[in-house]
Amino acid sequence: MYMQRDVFQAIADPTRREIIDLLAGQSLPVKDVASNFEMSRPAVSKHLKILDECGLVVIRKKGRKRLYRSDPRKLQEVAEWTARYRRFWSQKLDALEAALAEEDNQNE
Amino acid sequence: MYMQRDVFQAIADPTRREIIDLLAGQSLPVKDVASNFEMSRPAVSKHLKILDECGLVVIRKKGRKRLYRSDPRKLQEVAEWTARYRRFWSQKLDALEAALAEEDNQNE
DNA sequence: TAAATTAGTAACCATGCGGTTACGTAAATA
DNA sequence: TATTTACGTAACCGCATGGTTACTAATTTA
Repeated sequence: MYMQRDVFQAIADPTRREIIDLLAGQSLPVKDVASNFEMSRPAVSKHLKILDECGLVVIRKKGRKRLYRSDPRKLQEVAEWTARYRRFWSQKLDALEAALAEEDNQNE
Repeated sequence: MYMQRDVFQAIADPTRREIIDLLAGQSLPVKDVASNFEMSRPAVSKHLKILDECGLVVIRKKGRKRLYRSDPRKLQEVAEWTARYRRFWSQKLDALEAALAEEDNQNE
């Protein structure tokens, strides 16, 4: 894992999105996170490391345990990017098709 | 490119996000899309293919040109997922830190 | 009709990704 | 103190990813 990650890449993996969902509202040690998935604990550990590098989780040491919890604030970047296109699904009139029809009329 | 793609994966690549931005509000042939990036036309063609497979662009044939345009409606899925965490950045009181402090008080 | 333009795709390549097992270490427990 | 538990990480592996160049086909233009 050498690449510089951003939040968009972090949430591209469905397992990591599930982890974020799982750890929203509760702190869990790695072992308990891993028990929710059909993969080895080290695999989950790697996903948690990526989420940590992106600032999407917070960690608190508790004895030999590491308590992970979601910190979804960085998701704001994603939310803001998608929000720019909100009108495309929130408008009653289908904006895209209307625009395309307009282009066709202009024989673009 | 054999994998089944979802929207989250499609927007993980920064070039593809730029293409979506570029093609929002205007239709462009592949050549003109490619001229906006420092990579070959076939590379851009591949990105466009992925975006098409995810339904994030629409294509209209116009002679030997293919006019691409963004269809951002599928981004709603992403917007809805992030919206579940909106309170983490929209609240004045930092919800996460408050929750963590509460946990610590309980000596969890 | 011949040449140029536009675009898709095949073949290839280096690197990244997501998983595994094996191992080391720190902390808790018997 | 010896053992067990929790965790991180190194090493490895197969496949995906994202780029390239070379080629082909379709359409437009000279």
